[in-house]
Formats: sequence, structure tokens, C-alpha cells
Amino acid sequence: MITKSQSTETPCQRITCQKEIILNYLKGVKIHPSAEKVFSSVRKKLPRISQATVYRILKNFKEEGKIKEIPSQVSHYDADLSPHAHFICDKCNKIFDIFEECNLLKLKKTKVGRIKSHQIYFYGQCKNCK
Amino acid sequence: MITKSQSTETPCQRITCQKEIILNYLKGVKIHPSAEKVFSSVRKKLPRISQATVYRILKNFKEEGKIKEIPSQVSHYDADLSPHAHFICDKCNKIFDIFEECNLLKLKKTKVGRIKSHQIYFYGQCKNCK
DNA sequence: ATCGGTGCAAATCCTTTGCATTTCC
DNA sequence: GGAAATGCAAAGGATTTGCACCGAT
Repeated sequence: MITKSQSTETPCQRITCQKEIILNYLKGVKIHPSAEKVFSSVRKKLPRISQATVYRILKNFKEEGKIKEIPSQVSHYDADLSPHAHFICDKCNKIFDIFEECNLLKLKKTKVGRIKSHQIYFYGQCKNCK
Repeated sequence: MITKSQSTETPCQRITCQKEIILNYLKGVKIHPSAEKVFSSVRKKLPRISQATVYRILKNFKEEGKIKEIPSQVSHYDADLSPHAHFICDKCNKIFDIFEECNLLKLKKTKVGRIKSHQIYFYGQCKNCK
């Protein structure tokens, strides 16, 4: 369920059907879908939704911290905010979650600036591709 | 200096002036330039080079493991292969190197597949942006 | 001489934007 | 009712591709 943002950050001002369904879809899925995938999946419930809306909502959620973006040529999205890393297969490009030993980054301040968040990516070939 | 690839991977079959100058540029620079930035910089030495060539060569180097790609909406490139993480400023989007405590990822095998490489990204605001 | 590399322009793909219409509060 | 969100189509920006010519081996 979406609630109004209370922070001073970019607000999500209105609750809409589109936002609820997209967030529910992202929370209920184990893959890390692209915007295109979100669009095609969500369209089953909302046949009139447009790609622009999907892109706008995903951007919105990302700015509010409701989801994480996994950037690459084509961005993918993850609504699981618990600490974990991602394994990206060199061959099939599928993204897998890695929960093993990922609370190893204690570094909070650096010469460069204060760290707010971090992301870890592992690369290799997944079992299916071997 | 560029040498012929000896592996069975995608080969860089011929040494060209464009490749040498691009690799030298990347090795000599502390920023993490985008393809566009590589293009404009390298153009000073090679006025007739095209963007397509820059993109092709960068892709080539990446596949050969000569450089690393830092993906996002606009990819950036790093010819420093020594182990280090990147700090990406939320505001100005500049990328900084972080050499402090980065050899913490011992994880080599996972349920998902064998890890060949990894990348760590830190996010926050850099000192200039505060 | 050969065949991979390059330059150019056009094409492609992902994402954003402008605007009229709809919808939430 | 009024502001914000949506849908549509068009624009935008980054990257790739087709093809003729060039240049390294």
C-alpha cells in the first residue's frame, strides 16, 4: 500500500491505481524487471496504461527510495530494500540476488564525501549458462 | 601500448592509431569519461575520428577486459584495473575512486554461479556539492 | 592483396516531454 | 473544482549498424 511521503523530498502527491499496481507487481516478483517488462506485465491489469506512465512512476519511486534501480543500457528495478548484492550473468544478463555476506561495507565516511548507500554487483556466468 | 589478444575471446585483430590513442587517453586521465568525452578529447589528436569508432573501440576494450564500464544512463569508462570502488555523487554525478578497504569481498562461489569479477558503487553527495 | 577497421549517415533503442484529458482529494 | 497524474504521440539522446573506402599486415 502506498502512503504519502512525509519527508521534504520529492513528494508522491496522489495515490493512483497505476502506482499501487506497479509497486505491488514489483514487490511480488523475484526477477528484477526492466521498465518494458513492468509495462507488459502491468498491462494485464491496466490495459490502458502507457509506457510513459510506467517510466514516470518508476522514476518517482526511485527518487522516493521505494525501489532501487540497477543501471545498465536498460535499467532494471528492485523493490526489495533489504541489504543484498546482485549477481549479473555475463551471458544471459539475468540478475540474481546474493544475500550471503553482504554487510561487509562499514565504510561510512570517505575523503570524497559521506556515503548514503551502496550497491554491489558480481559478474560471472550463472549455472544455467554453463 | 596495445598488444594482440592471445585468448580465444573476441580478438582485437589489428593495432590502429585510434585504439592506441584512446587507450592512452583513458590511462592518462583521472576522471571516468563517457564515450562522448572520449570522443571530444581524442578528436584533438585525431580530428577525423568518428563517434561510431569510439563506441566500437570502447566496446571492444571492455570485452577484452582492458577497461571497465561504469553503467548508467550514460556509460563511463575506467582503464584503472586495480581493485577499487567508485563513489558516485547524487548531485553532480561525478565519479570518484575509493581505494580504502575494498578487498573485502572474498565470496568466490555462490549458489547462483562462480564470480569472475565484482564492482562496488557508493552513493552520496561529494564534498563539492555540500 | 586481403580483410579488418574506420568514417559517415541513417537507424534503432530506451527514456523523456508537451499537451489535452482524466482522476484523485 | 482544481491541481496532479495519465495517455498519447512526438522528441530526445545514447549507442549501433550498413556500407563504401582506407589502411595494417
